[in-house]
Amino acid sequence: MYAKVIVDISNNEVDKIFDYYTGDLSIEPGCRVVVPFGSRQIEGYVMDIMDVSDCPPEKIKQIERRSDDYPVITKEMLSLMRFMCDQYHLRAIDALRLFIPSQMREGKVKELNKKYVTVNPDIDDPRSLIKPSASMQLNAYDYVRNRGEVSLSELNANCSAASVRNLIMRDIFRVKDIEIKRTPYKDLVVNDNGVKLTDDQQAVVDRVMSIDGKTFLLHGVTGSGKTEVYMHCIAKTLEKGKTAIMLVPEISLTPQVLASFRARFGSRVALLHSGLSAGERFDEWRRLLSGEALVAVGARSAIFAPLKNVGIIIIDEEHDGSYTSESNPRYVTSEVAEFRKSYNNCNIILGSATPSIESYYKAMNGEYELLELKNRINNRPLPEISIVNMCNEIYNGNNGIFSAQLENELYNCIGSGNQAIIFINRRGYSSYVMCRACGYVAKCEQCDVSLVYHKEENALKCHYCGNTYKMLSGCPNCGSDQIKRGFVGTEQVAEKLGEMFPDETVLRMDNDTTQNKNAHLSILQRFASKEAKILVGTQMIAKGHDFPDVTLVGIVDADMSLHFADYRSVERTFQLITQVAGRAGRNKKSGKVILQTYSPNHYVYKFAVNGDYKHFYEKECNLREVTKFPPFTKIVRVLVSGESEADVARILQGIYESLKASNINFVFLNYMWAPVRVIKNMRRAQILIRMAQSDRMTDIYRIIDEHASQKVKIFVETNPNSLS
DNA sequence: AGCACGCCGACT
DNA sequence: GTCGGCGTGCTC
Repeated sequence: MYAKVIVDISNNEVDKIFDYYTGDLSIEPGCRVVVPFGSRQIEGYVMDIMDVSDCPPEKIKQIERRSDDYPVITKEMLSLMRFMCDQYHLRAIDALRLFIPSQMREGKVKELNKKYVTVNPDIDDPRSLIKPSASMQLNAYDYVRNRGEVSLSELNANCSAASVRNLIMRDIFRVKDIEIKRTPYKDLVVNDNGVKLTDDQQAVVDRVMSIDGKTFLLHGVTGSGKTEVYMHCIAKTLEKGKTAIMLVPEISLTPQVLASFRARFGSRVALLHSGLSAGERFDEWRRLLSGEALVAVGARSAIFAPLKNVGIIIIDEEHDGSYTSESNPRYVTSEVAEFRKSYNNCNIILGSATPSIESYYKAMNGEYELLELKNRINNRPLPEISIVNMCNEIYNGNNGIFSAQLENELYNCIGSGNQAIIFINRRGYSSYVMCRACGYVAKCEQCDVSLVYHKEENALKCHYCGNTYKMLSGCPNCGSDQIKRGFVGTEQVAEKLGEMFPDETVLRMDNDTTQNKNAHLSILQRFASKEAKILVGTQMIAKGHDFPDVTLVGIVDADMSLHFADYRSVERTFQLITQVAGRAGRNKKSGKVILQTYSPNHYVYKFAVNGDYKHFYEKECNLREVTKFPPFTKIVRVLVSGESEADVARILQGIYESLKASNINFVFLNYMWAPVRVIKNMRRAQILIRMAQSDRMTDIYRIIDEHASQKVKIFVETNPNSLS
């Protein structure tokens, strides 16, 4: 027999099937194996077992051994791999690597038969056998008795290992190997924590559970209780004997969210997030694969949870950009979900207060079914949003960061003991530094972008490659000391607030203050505990957090995301405003939102102020149709990068000519240098394409393969999130 | 990706 | 003489 193997090397040259003899090993598709490859031994994955091979027999070698005693890739995942290779032009191994924990490939984690400790049930009163003075032993005894069954490693980590050993020796504790077993689907007690659904919520749950194989778009205003709907749908799915996948944006994957799922579903939920240690992550993955855990909760990559018999896939905040991976391997989470939906005949819920235009369009077309939650829980009103025209402020002589109105409201809010959130979607102190005399702008040496001034470090930073430079004392070009700083960032806003409220702690949350592992959580906790009354941050603060005492939200520069050269910038602005505004007045206290803008008449603000998603959608959708943008077309970007400008230009031009000569029906086709022409010393050029939504990518991928070269890297992206 | 093989410069 | 530079080509 021949095993068809994909080797664990990420390179185009070896992105193909290699045949090996199985020998007398029992090998099945999905197994991880070790094979001789050239002069070395490497790992590979078995795609198939066949009794024929087109390879000359003298070349074929034999599989060395299996790496694990169970297949690591399920049948479903093998066919998902093929789908992703076609859809995203991925190498097979790059898709496969998404499906298993990375630590496993490094050979760090293997353990799967754990030793478990229980109290010996044959002893009547085991506690009396332990001397009252042996406090460590009593401690260990209680630990086990309260939990019933504890893994030996957990027990040793929490109690004195010597005492545990002693108790095992005296047969007060029993140790057994528990092979990971399928959890029976029966006798599932669903703990609903006494939460009663509103009629609206119940109607949504009933509709979802009444049918299979459908994608629902759940449009629910902020605070309408979407999470409770998800929980009930998952519980009902488990009752049917099926499994569930729940995705949330990376940024809202906080310990509180994870804890609420644990509290509701106990050990049947596996949590997949970046904070887990290698061993923990492997264990969670393994519990899903073995069928012991039935619910996977995690960020984007949890869509690859190795569950069988999936009954529901929930994508919360479906409009969130983090569901499309930006770096390779690129994939679109909702498309992977659609694949798993077809495979399992299950349902998908896409939930959002501000659905993406693309998704809502599908709902309008009947591709998705629209479900709505129009009211907030307890009918709390949405916060009142006031627009402040910053042009008037300048006209009135106020050149500061805050308008008079926002400044007043800040003093009111803090003075009355409440809390405020200030949103500014730009980190650092100021966005660029420029010489007033000669117009010199400080730029990164490796990337074609302006540097951002960071006051705390008194340095200039490149936000693309992370390089740091000394702050200018004068202009390196003309020597003038008239250095001007550009747009305001979080650092500067926090500094200003510190001056306004010298007795208050001002917290800042952005990429720079959340580098440490627990920084994220600790900032939120300090704010929740009211240690600080003011929180300044980027979009990081916009999601999901519930702070009952926040009565004021200030949006310093709402236009920031509006004027990007990107067809989605208006949509993104609407989403950000709605989300940030939703942070105010979560409790009994009413909330106020001050939105500062230089374009107060832009339609996005009118709709955002009224919380009028539907009319915003209609307006935006019409615009997209007229201007031929998604969802009416598909945008494809081919990015070529390499060290040599000449090579990049030559290859890009070649691809362009081939595309032009092909019979693909382009709405638009052009080539140009990328807006950021150099990143990390790599020259970058791109081809932009707009074509019919329904056209396949096959021809484009084929043309690109024909122009492949060692000298450059070529990326293809559909509907990219950013065009830098 | 790695690793072998192979064909030219400057060192014990 | 031979150690080692990295260009080219192959891996079932």
